[in-house]
Amino acid sequence: MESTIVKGVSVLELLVRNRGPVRLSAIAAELKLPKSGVHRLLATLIELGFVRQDEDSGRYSATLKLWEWGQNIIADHPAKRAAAPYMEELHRLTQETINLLVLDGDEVLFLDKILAARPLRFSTQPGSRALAVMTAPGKAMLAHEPDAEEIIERSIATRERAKGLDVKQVLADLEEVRAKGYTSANGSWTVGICSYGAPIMGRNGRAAAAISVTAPTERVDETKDAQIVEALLYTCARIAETVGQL
Amino acid sequence: MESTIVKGVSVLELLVRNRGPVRLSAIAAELKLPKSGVHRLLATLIELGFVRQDEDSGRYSATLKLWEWGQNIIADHPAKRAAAPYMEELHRLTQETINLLVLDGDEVLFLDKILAARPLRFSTQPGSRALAVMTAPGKAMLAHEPDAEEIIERSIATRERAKGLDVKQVLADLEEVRAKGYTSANGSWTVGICSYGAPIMGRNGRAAAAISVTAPTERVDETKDAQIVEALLYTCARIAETVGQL
DNA sequence: AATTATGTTCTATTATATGGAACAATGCGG
DNA sequence: CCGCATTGTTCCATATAATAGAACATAATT
Repeated sequence: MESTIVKGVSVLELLVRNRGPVRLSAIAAELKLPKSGVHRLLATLIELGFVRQDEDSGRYSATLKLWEWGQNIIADHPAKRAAAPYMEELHRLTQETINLLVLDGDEVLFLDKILAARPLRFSTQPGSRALAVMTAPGKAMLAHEPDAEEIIERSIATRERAKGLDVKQVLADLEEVRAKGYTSANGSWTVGICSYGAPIMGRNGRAAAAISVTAPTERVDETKDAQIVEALLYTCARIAETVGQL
Repeated sequence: MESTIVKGVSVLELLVRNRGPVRLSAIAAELKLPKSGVHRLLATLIELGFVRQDEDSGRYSATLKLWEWGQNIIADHPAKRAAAPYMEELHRLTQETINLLVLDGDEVLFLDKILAARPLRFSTQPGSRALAVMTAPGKAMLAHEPDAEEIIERSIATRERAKGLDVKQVLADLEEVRAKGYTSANGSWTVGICSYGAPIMGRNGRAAAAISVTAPTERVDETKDAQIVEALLYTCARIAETVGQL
């Protein structure tokens, strides 16, 4: 294991997590590394362009270079490329907030979103994560994972936010996904918010990604509910065709 | 200089630049490093979560972790945070494509965009770069840089794309920015595209960022031209107030 | 079946990262 | 105004950790 790289990455991670510039001593203290070592690591990170040192205060912060690299990675992402145009269409049909997510272990990662004209109060940012079992789109993807049950049990056992969940209920939701192609949650994730999730199926029989539609509960009556479900399922099917062709 | 970190980063960079998975031998060949070393580097990058190895083909590719970190960095960016709501307003007023950019050396970096309903054919992606002297918003920022002339001359001398430019003409554009607060270009960057750029001034008398409005030439008559200029200048002034308060 | 290219593991050698201490520069408090 | 403390930076001998070559194994190609 290359320990130098691990240390360099941990310094960078600290700078990324912290909002605003950080002092060298603070970094050394937090990482329990000698000041001289941290200084050397920062010097190479500066030379590589990932870190900048404020001239006046001497404090260090991350540059936008990492963000640039990240944009390259996401631009190539097959699910995102395939989904973008159809997400627009789904947004026009429903006039609500649309999210694109992928499954990563027991979490969902938000890749992209289109905000409703009147946006939700707490909108999740692209790049953020949530527990898969707590979200409709997360369950939509888990429904096609072989080791879903294991993931559910581990989440409930180890994650504070999932403490109150019932394994049987979650498994029933997965069954709903397999039967009807989607699942919905009303207020269980955030109060007053109703959310729908459906998987974008890949060639291997597992979900390549998922789409969610979220709307304020009071804006959703029976007609709108049926409308959203139809549009969502149609959209996911279309995207799945496109993904398959890549 | 920590050579191990440099090598690790260069491996990661190769994976980020390359679209799709890469073979270990290809990496070793391109970077002129021994296979065993590259293998070790990749092993630690995998352990850190930045790289994944395809089970079937054995090839390596970058994960989304770098993108997640980048999202954290950009989310904190003061200019982007301050500009976002006003960019929406500017988009509503003009109905055209809006871009947010910052200056980095002799280049502009695209931070954010709002696409027009009928988008331009070649729209620049957030995270991409262009030569500052070739763009209206780039010149808008250079107009308030102390070493602008030096940057202009170097760009024209060393960059292929800037070969045909005339130093005097560019300096005149900068003067226009300082006098009128904006500059515009009709077809010089991309044929058939008309673009306007204005700086968002920071407290130190230099530009913290710039906003551009781009539209198809045939959609812009004299009335629309005046409309865009007024809305753009108003927007940049409002954003500058907000940035100053951070 | 033979051949080429692949990814992976091992090991001795050396170069390279290490961390303490000494230094300088800035800020803080009496 | 002058210590006192904390900051960032430089230096250097030591030992650790990265190095590169070779040997190996596995898969693809002829």
